[in-house]
Amino acid sequence: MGQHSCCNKQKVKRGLWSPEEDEKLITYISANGHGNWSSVPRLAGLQRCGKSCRLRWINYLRPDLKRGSFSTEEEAVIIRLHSILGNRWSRIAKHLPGRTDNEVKNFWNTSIKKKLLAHDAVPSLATFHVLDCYNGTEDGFSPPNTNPNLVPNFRRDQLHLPSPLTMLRGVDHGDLILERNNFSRTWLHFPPIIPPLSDPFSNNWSQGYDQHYQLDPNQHDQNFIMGATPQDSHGLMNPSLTGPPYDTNAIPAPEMPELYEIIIGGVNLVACAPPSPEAHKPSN
DNA sequence: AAGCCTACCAACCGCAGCCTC
DNA sequence: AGAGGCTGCGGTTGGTAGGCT
Repeated sequence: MGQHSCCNKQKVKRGLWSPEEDEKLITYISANGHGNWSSVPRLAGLQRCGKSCRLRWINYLRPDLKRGSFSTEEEAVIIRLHSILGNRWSRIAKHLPGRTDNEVKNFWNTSIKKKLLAHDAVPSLATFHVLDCYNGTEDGFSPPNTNPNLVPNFRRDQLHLPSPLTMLRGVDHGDLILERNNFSRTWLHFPPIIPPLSDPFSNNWSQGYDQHYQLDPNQHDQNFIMGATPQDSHGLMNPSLTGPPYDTNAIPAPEMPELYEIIIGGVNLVACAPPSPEAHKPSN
């Protein structure tokens, strides 16, 4: 709990900014640019620390900021990107012109998170694991298994956010599709069905499999072509595992609502009919 | 009407990475 | 090489407004 290095030498004001302070900062930066933030308050005639000036400018005064509530499209983008990037708010915000990381973070914490928790009844598919849907890019998208939210867990008292199924569909969209390896088909591998520890007899939990896809709970290794590399079903926690050759018995992934459709679109997951496997055969 | 509760969001804090010397 | 400063990031806090009892 100390002062910022840029604030050591001067007494600085804290708390909410007054309109006069805003005006001074806007005037100064408009005329000179921010340059070195630590010198901005002195040059702009403000009793603030540089860090505070920077934050105020970035989060509130910048002319290119889009104010107002988030649109449904923006919400969808946030949910999708969060499923891949985790709490990397600045990265997520870069995909939302006019929005700041702080804004995205606040929106997530106050709105989306609650909706996700409210949809906790959505079957947890967090026991799935995906490899090789990411190959490393300069934009720095992390492999899904680096997102703490994606770490497989079997406890329902933890927040399990987007299911990997919806995440996989996520990487098939928009800018993320560019991250895919051209010659590495991604596969989704269904591990043995294991009910959550705290609710081992829950019928709801298994609806995602049983009612939609009529999968046999006793049958392991039920694969869906989706874009992920196949993987040993016992290797859930081991990201270093390499998968066996492609499963020739794999069946196509059924159309599932994306997470954001479930959360913000009121899509009823249970109402999704299982598609015909014929309709999803790979085209090539 | 008053007090309490909750949601929202601006701002702060500490840390880590980068850059410069 | 490493020390110090700057910047950016993510987590957290605190003030305020609006709703509820």
